[in-house]
Amino acid sequence: MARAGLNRGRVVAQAAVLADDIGLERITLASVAKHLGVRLPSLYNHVEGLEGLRRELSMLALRELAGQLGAAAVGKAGKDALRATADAYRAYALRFPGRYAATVTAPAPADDDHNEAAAAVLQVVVSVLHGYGLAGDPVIHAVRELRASMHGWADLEKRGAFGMPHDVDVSYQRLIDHLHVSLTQYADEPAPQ
Amino acid sequence: MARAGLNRGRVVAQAAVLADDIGLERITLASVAKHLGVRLPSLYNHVEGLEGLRRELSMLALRELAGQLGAAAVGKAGKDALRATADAYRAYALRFPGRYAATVTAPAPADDDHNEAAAAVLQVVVSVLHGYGLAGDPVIHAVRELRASMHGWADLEKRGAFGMPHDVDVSYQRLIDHLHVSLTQYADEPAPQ
DNA sequence: TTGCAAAACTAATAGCACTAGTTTATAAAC
DNA sequence: GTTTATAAACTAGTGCTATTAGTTTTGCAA
Repeated sequence: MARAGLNRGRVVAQAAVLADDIGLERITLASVAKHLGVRLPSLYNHVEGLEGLRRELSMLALRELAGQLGAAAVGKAGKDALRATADAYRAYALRFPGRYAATVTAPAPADDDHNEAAAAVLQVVVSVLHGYGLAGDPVIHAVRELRASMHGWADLEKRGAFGMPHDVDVSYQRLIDHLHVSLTQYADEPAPQ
Repeated sequence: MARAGLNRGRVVAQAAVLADDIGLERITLASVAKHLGVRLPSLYNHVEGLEGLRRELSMLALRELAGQLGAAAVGKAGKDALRATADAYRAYALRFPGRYAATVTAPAPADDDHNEAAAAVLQVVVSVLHGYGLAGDPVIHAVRELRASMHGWADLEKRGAFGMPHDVDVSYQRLIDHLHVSLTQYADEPAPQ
């Protein structure tokens, strides 16, 4: 048989397309192989089984997401930066639902590459918070609040959990406005007992 | 063979225990049957395959969650009600991670029973918002903001996405405090253009 | 006591992940 | 140009899963 010219990147890229199409949890090695015109066991030359493919896909998506967020935030500060990154985050989740789902799986503690990819996303958010004058402990709390709000929104909207679709943009804008208010208050307010 | 005395409730209850134990996406009809001391095909007398079991599990969890939230909110109003329901929501997700995951799958539009179970949860949240004097359109936006924040937090914490565990309670308290501020502002503020 | 419906079963099919072992193509070394 | 080593593909086979079809058994009601 002629070689298919496969490599890890092509396998993961095909898996990403498929994940966005049919859902992250439904990708199988069999379907990826079929789309690549190759037999299933051939994939084991490039990824470490289904679990390895999922890990690779998670890293791909985290890097893509970090790139999108960084590009959106560059040259902006304060509320502008917040809105730009939040919009980019939501847009990525909606346009690439399978990849986005892959970004949420927590890396294994000892998996340096995976953790590095996750940290790249975090770094953009931290930069936005620095624009609010936040540093030290409040950054930790603020990051968690931001992540929770943005992820919760993205996950629910992606799943079609918001009944009427027409006002969703307005709702999201309000959420971001409220996050902006919260962030401006973080520096001043004392920690709750 | 003596009859196992199975019924839909026992099958779904076993699936719930298993989902909390090994994760919602990892439950199989085979493992449920094994724990019930029965052969796999016997389950088809009580649930409509794996998909049917997942649906039943989602309804069970939604009803449980609605009960927990309702019990937490009863007799309270305003910030007290918000904090009580938010704490109950978080506690349910952490104590029953598999069931909680099942609550998030959106019901099929034509699935009346499933939609009714989901509406019961929504109803508690709406009641809390009434305590803030919210009605009409702002309720829609506020519900979405609340759900996104609470679900995002629960989902991330459940996945172990928050690095250092010791300050998580404080972070959550701040998130709720900020939601309280947002909700009190909802009635006054005009919709963003 | 008899008969029926529900609840369990066995058997069989098809799809999946994964492993072992084999062939083949490519590219480097001679 | 030939040889050789390596990597990339393959076939074959195992064990798990969901699902369906058809069969036996049980318990209750007539």
